[in-house]
Amino acid sequence: MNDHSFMGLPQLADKKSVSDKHRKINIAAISVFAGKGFFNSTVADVAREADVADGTIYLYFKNKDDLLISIFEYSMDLFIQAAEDALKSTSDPKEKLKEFIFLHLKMVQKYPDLAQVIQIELRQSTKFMKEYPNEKFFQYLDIVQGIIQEGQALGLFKKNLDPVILKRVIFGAVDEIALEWTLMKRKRYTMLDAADQ
Amino acid sequence: MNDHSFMGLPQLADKKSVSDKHRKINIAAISVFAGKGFFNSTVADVAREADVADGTIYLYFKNKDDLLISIFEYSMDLFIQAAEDALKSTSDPKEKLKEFIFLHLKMVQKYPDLAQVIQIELRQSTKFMKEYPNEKFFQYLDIVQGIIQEGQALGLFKKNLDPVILKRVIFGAVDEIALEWTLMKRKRYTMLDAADQ
Amino acid sequence: MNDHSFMGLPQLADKKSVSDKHRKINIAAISVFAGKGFFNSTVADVAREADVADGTIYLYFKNKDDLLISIFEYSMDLFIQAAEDALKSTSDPKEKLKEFIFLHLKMVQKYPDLAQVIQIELRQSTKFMKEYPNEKFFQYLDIVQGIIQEGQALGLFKKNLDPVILKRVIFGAVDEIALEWTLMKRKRYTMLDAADQ
Amino acid sequence: MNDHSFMGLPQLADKKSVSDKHRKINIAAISVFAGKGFFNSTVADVAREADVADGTIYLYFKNKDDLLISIFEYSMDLFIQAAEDALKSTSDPKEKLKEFIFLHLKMVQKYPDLAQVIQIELRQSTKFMKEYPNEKFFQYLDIVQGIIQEGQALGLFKKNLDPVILKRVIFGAVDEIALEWTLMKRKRYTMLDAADQ
DNA sequence: TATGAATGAGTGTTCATTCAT
DNA sequence: AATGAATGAACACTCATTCAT
Repeated sequence: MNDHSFMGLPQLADKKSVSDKHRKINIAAISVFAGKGFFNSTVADVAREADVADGTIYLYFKNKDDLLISIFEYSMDLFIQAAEDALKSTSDPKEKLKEFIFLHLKMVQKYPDLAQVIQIELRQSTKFMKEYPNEKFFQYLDIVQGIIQEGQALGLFKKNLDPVILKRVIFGAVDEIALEWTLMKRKRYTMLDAADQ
Repeated sequence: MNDHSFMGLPQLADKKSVSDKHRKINIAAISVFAGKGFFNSTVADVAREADVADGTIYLYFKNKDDLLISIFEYSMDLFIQAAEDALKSTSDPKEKLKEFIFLHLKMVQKYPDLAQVIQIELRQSTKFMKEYPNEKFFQYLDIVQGIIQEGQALGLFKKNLDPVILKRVIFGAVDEIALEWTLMKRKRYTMLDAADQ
Repeated sequence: MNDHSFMGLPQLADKKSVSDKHRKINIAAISVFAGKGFFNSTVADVAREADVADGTIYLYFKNKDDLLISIFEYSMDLFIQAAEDALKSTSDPKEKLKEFIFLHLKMVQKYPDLAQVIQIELRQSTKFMKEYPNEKFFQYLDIVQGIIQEGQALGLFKKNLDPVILKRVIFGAVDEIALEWTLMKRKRYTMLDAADQ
Repeated sequence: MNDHSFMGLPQLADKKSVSDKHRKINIAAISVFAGKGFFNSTVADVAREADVADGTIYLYFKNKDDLLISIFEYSMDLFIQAAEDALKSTSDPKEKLKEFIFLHLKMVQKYPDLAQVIQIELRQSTKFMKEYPNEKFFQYLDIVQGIIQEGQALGLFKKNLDPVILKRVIFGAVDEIALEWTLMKRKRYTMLDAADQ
C-alpha cells in the first residue's frame, strides 16, 4: 500500500494531479457523511470540516452528489490499485481469491469511515446506483471475475458456476461481513474471530 | 403466516385496531421509500401513492420519521409473530435455528420492498438506529438468543460462544444475504442456490 | 346587572334566543383566547374547551374571526345594558360620567378574561377594527357622548370641547387603565388605589 | 436624538456594526407588522418589503419571532439612549419626569409604526412577554425608578409610594396615552391638548 | 483561485373548514 | 343538530448553488 498517506487516507499514485484542496474536501466529506449520513449533512458542513468556503467546493465538484460519487471512485481506485499490487505476488487462483478477500476486509478495517460511506450512504442513494454508470465498480468486480475464470480454466473451480454471478456473490458476501463490522463499529471482533465463527 | 393479506402485506392478528387508512399509508410509504429512498421521497409522494391528502398522513403519524419507524415496527411485529408461529412445531434447537434463518429469508423474498426499506433506508438513518429505543428489534434478536441458549444447554452448540454476540453475528449474516438479494433485485437466485454456494 | 350568570358570565336578557351551545362556545373562546391569544389558539382548542366537536362550532359561527367578533358584540351588549341600567338612577351628568367610568372598570375587574380578549386580541387584529362595521362599539361610545352633550347643555362641561373627540378620549383613558389592570393581572391595586395615585 | 436617520428611523450610535441589510429588514418588518399585524404578515411579506430573498432574512434573524423581538430591542435601545441624552440637561426630578414623559410621547408620535408594533403586536404575543427575559424593557423602567427615588430623596415626591410599583403605573399611563394615539392614528390631538384634557 | 452573502425553489407541517354519516 | 375524519391551501424554514468581489 501507499505510504504517503494524509490524515490516514492514502494518496493514490496515479492521481497526483488531484490538488490538495480536492483531497482535503474529499476527506472532509468522508468524515462528515460517515458521521451524520449523506442526506443529513450539508455542503456547508463539509466546507467547515474541510476549512474552506462553501463556494470553494463547487470549484472542485459539480454538486453535492458529485462529492459522493467522487468518494466512491476514490475508494475504488484505492481498492483496485491495492488489489492489483497484492495479487502480483501469487499465481494460484485459490490463493489469489483468499488474498483478495483478505485485502478487502483489511481495507474496510483500516478506513472505517470510508467503508461506511461506500456501504451505507451510497447504497442508500438508489439514484446513484441506478443512474450513474459505475465503471470503477465493474472494474473492481472484474478482478474477481478474472480470478475465477483463471481458476476454472485450471480446473480448480467448478465450471458450472457462472463467473458473472459468482463474482457478485463473493463480493456480496465479503462486503456484507464488512458492513457488519461497519455497523457494529466495534473492533472487538478481529478478522480471525469472524473467520472462525 | 397470516392469510388475510392486503395488497401483498399481511394484516397482523394483534393489530386489528389499526385502521385501514393507517395501513394504506404504511403500505404506500413502503413502496415509495423503496422506490426512491426515504430522503428522496416527500410526504406528498406518500400521500399521493396512498391516495389521501397530505394532511391525512399526520392524523396517523407524528411526522415523516415516524412513518419510517412505523414501517420498521410493523415489519418486526410481522417477523416476530411469524417466527414464533414457525418455531412452535420444532423442538430441536438446531432445527429451530435453521427454520428461523429460512423464515427470515422467506420473508425478505416475499416482501422485497419492505425488506429494502428496513435494510437500507432505516440503516442509513443512523439517527434512528441511535436515538430510537429499538425494543422491537431486540425482541426479535432475543428469539435467536433463546434458541442458542437452549442449544448450549443441550450441549448442541459450543459453550464458549457468547450468545449475546452470536445472536448479532447470526442476524448480521442472515440479514446481509437478504440485503444482497434486495440489492440485486433479481429473483434469479433461489434460496437453495444461495445456501449451496 | 343580570343575575342569571352562567360560569361567571351573565346571560343577556335581550338575547334569550341564543342557544346554550352558542354561549358555551363563546365562553370557551373567551377563556382560550385570553389564555393563549387569538392567533395562537386553534378552533380545535375552543371546541375541546367547549366540549363539542370541531364542526359544531361552524353551526353557530361563520368562521374563526366571527368567533372573536361575536365575543366583542356579546361584551358590548353586556356593557351597554349595564350602563343604561345604571344611568337611570342619576340625572346629574357629572355623576353619570363618574358612574359610567366606575361601571366600566367594575366590568373589567369582574370579567378579566373577557376584558383581555376585547382589549388585546381584538385590538391586535387590525383587520377587525378596520373592516368590521363596529356598530356596537359606537353605540357604547354614544352613551358617553350623550352624557357630555347633556352636561354641556347644562353648562356643566366646557363647550369648546368637541364631544365627538372627548368621548374617545374618555373611553381611551378609562380603557387604558383597565388594560393596565389586565396586563398586570394583579388585583393588588384596587380601584381606589388607582384613583388616588 | 441621532441625526443619521435612514428612512425615518435613526441609526443607533452604539450599533454601527449592525449591517445595512439587517436594518433594512428590520425597518421592513416594522412597516409590514404595523400594517397587517404580526400574525397576518408572512416572512415573505417582510422579504418583499425589504427587497431581499426570503432566505436572506434567516441570515440575520433566527426566526420570525426573533424579528419581532429584534424590533423591540431596537426600539428600547432607541428610547433608552434618547432618554439618557435628554435627562442630562436637567437635574430637577420633577422636570426630569416631565421630560421623560414628554420624550416618550414624542417618540411615539415620531415613529408611529414602530410604536404600534411595540404596543400592539408585541403585547398581543403573550408568549414573548412571558418567556422572553425582557432586560431592555427593565432597563427602560429603571430610568423612571431612578428619577422617582431621586425625587423622594429630595422630598419632592411622597415617600409612601413604592417606586417599584409607581414606575409601572407611570409607564402604564404614559404608554396607554401613546397607545390611544397609535390606535387613533390621527395626529389631530397635539400633545398639549392631551396634557390639558 | 477563493470567498461567503445572497438566492429561491422545495418541503414538512399546521389548521381552518367541509361534509358524509 | 352533531360529529370528527379528511382535506389542501398556506407558510416557516432549509440549503444547494451562484456570483460579485
